[in-house]
Amino acid sequence: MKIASWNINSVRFRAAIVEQFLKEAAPDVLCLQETKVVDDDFPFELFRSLGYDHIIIHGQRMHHGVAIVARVPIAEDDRLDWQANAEARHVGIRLPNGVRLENVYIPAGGDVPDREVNPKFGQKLDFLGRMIEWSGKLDCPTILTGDFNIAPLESDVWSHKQLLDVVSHTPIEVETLARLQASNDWVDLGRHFIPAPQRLYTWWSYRAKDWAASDRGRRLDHMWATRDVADKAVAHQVFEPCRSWLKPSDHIPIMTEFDF
Amino acid sequence: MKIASWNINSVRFRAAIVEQFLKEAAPDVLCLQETKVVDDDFPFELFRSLGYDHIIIHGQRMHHGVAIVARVPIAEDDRLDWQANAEARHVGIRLPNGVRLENVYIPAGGDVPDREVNPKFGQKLDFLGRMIEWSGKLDCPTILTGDFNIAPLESDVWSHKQLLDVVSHTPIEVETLARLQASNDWVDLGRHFIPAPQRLYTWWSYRAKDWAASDRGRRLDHMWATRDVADKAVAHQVFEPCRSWLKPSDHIPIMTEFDF
DNA sequence: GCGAGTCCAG
DNA sequence: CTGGACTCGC
Repeated sequence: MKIASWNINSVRFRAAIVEQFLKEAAPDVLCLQETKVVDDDFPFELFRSLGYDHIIIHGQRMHHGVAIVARVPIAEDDRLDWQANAEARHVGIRLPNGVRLENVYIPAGGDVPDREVNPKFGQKLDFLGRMIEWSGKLDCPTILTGDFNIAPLESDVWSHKQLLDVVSHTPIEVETLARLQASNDWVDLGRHFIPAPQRLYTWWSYRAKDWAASDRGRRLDHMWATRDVADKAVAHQVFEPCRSWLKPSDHIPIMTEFDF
Repeated sequence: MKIASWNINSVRFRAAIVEQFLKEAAPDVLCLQETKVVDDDFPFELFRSLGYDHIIIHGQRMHHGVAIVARVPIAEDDRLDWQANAEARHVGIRLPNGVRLENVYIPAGGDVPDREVNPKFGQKLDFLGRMIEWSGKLDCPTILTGDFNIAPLESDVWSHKQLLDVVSHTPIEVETLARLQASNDWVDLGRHFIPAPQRLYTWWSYRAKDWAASDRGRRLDHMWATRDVADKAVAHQVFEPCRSWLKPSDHIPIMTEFDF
């Protein structure tokens, strides 16, 4: 079974590249973040016409929004609102074999890495805190994936030094993410298959004139698994060419293949 | 010589259909209204690449804006601001044979046809008043064309009765336009070639589900000429198919062929 | 409805 | 730089 994750930055605006990705990579399950669409307007037909008949969505009006589409039966498990602020940042399902799949869109955290002057940064750290509590109590085989908006390792960013004070790579975020990882002994599948210090990015800003030439990337998207599930992982890849497709998302998809 | 006029509703957004029209109709001169672009951002290359090397523009930041593009040499004559409000609603040139060509975009006039409650309606009537003064003093062969935003005749609208109180077909506008026409004995070339009561429209609202099926059109675009020039007119046509092209303007082009 | 502006978030 | 919401004018 192949499980993918992609911050799509508006699922309606990305019909063409989603279709191309599903045809080329053929994941069994795709977790989407930043769908930016209310449930009523979700492009169900797009996915059904490609064989992804099982669709679990958690959308909202303008920002955020997550979804899971699958060509295998999936059962909705929960849609958590850890901060009780009605932001659609999580949806969880159960795969046919009983493994849980948790799709999450962690807040970006604004510009200034200071919770005093920038409440969004505080919200991000608080969100991680709530996730840590939740994660510590999980007690079954689980995959946790999505846009975490944190690039923890030096080789997860184009310049460790220049990004130390940039939200997504600050020490406090990296520490907090480490606590989340430790809370359930999560295996970072990206780095399991492509170990540091190899370059591994999943996001490049729209603002760069030529994203590939400057290559100022960051690894913001992740797929983690509990040890029992990680033992079944046989391959992991990131789809860098998607960043060059017409009307691209600023994120690329990631995908892990499991032997189940 | 073939002279056309078209309210293009954003010249930048219409590159494809402008190109198609210029190739199919091959006017020598095209007057544009509602270019919606400042002079610096005008798409010069689009027109030059199609052989329209002579470009006279009078643009502004957001609304309005007029332009004349030609494949024959044209000399800028004037850019009038009758109401001294810096709205770009006129540009005049001189054709190679000395005939003047005046391209005008008369204000739409807002929703309510009452100068007390709707200042825009007053502005429209005032604009016409200034044009009447100007027109009366013209003393050489002239073509006056553009989006007049008035459909004067019963057969210029889909329903005379239903539009009597709708801005563009109210008696006060029709009278005022008649005074403009009388001010220099202008010949209405559209009706010269396609006499009333034949149906003749140049505009259909975007709001109709199926513009062609409901056919609630109005003749808002006109080409007038002084009698000496009108005597040289050999054909006039409106290009209704353009309203069905991809990403259409709500107006269609009109074109008169002259024997000079 | 449709374009262009503005603002916000990324 | 990008997408979506909003406001405005036609």
